Amino acid sequence: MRRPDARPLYMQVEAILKERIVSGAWVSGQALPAEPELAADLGVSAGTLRRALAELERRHLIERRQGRGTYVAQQTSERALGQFFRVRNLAGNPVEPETLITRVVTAPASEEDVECLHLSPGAEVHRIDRSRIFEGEPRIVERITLPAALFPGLSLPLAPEQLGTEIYVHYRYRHGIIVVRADEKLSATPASEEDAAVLGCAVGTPLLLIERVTFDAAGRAVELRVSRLDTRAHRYAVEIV
Amino acid sequence: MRRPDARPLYMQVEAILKERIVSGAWVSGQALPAEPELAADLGVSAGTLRRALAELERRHLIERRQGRGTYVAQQTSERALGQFFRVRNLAGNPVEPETLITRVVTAPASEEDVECLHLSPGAEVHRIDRSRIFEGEPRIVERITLPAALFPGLSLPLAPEQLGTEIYVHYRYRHGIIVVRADEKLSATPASEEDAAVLGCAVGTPLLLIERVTFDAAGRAVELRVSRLDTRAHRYAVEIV
DNA sequence: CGTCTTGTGTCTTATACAAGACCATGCAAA
DNA sequence: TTTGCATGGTCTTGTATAAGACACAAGACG
Repeated sequence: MRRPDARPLYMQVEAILKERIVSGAWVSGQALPAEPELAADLGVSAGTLRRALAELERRHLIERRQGRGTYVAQQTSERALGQFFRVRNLAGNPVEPETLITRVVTAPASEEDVECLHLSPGAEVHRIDRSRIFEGEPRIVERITLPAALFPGLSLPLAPEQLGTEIYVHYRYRHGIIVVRADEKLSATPASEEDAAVLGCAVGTPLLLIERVTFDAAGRAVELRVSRLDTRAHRYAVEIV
Repeated sequence: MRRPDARPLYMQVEAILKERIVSGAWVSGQALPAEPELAADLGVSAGTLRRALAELERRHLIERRQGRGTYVAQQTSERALGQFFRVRNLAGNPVEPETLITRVVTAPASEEDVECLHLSPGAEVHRIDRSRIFEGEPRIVERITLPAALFPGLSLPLAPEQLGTEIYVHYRYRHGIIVVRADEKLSATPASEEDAAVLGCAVGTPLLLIERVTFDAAGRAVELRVSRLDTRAHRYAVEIV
């Protein structure tokens, strides 16, 4: 096997398969060809292909089921919540948030937006202000900032049947953006008057401030999200390994 | 190959190797036998052994270096900081903390200790109060709680040459405890008078409260740590994948 | 100071069988 | 006839083996 590319073969295979998913050549939910067939197509052994598939599965780009086949992963609310939503109640159990969108505007990017999302100065962004509600109580206020270039004609889940749908599902199916990773920076901040009004707490109550930058499968920064979490009845959970 | 054990062979091999490390049969820094030799010893193929080794490396129990060999991982301050210390400055760079121990006592476990560390009521614990200092400024106050049964005759890094040594290094080399995982719960809390005195902030300043339970390679809860981080100049960083 | 040799982990291939899922067939019961 | 279900065939991924080429590190040797 010729290897003008310096990377190991299994990494090249992984990149090829990832490209097929990112480009939309293989759509969400679609079954991949069976391993022997795909390996023959790519001109590699089954073992090499399997190593590439294992890595793609680890990154949640595909799902494999013994006896059935390998499928391009689907983005669902359950998965988005399980993977990216780290809020737990005091018993340590996951909570199911409702969402209330309060404002959507399109505006020029701020300096912070330009830096975090690697935009060119003067680019436009969409801003979504919303609150998240656990068991009837508003517990998070947040602002989501999206590069307008990546989300043309931004459509949001506003219809009743979509209210329970996580926004990352919309990124995927409306805009073709596959969210795979996020960096978060956490700090503590006092509640502003607006925070206090929404969250029903005193002004100055310590809130957990979460600054998230989200990346898609192609490695682009696609979302900046600043959240304020009322931690009177909830915690942000992290597992360190 | 007989398999009365239901688990796949590579998992059984992984468990055997882990046991050899946890029990001390293979000590920290020691080179493992070469792969073909070890595979023959265990009566498995090289491929099966390599799969087990890959998992142990992922959990930081061994280190592999092409051309040199495979070694039982050593616990160093650098590794403990890199793996478990998530504080960054505002530029996003890691900080190098100094440590000031203010108080060490042995006392009966509280209810919270019993629950978090899975102790029997009435068990004793060591408590270590300390502060952590970044670039000359105290930024964290924390209390570490350890089951006395696991840390008999607790020895702490008090000598001058040990001041830069992370406490997990001592757990490993003084008490044979290999820290591999931690669960953290984060919230925001106002600074108490004592917090404010140490951190040089106003009473009521929002602090990031970190409640950590640490686990060793055998799966035991071995440490409860409650930290308060002053986030005026630092952040707690998380990567979500 | 290069070069060779030896020992190590890494990559790739090939083959075989195990285990899970699905489906068509066909028999038995209603 | 229709329904229900057991059975076996066949497709899938998962596990385990073996063998060889390759890349890297360290020490020996000229």
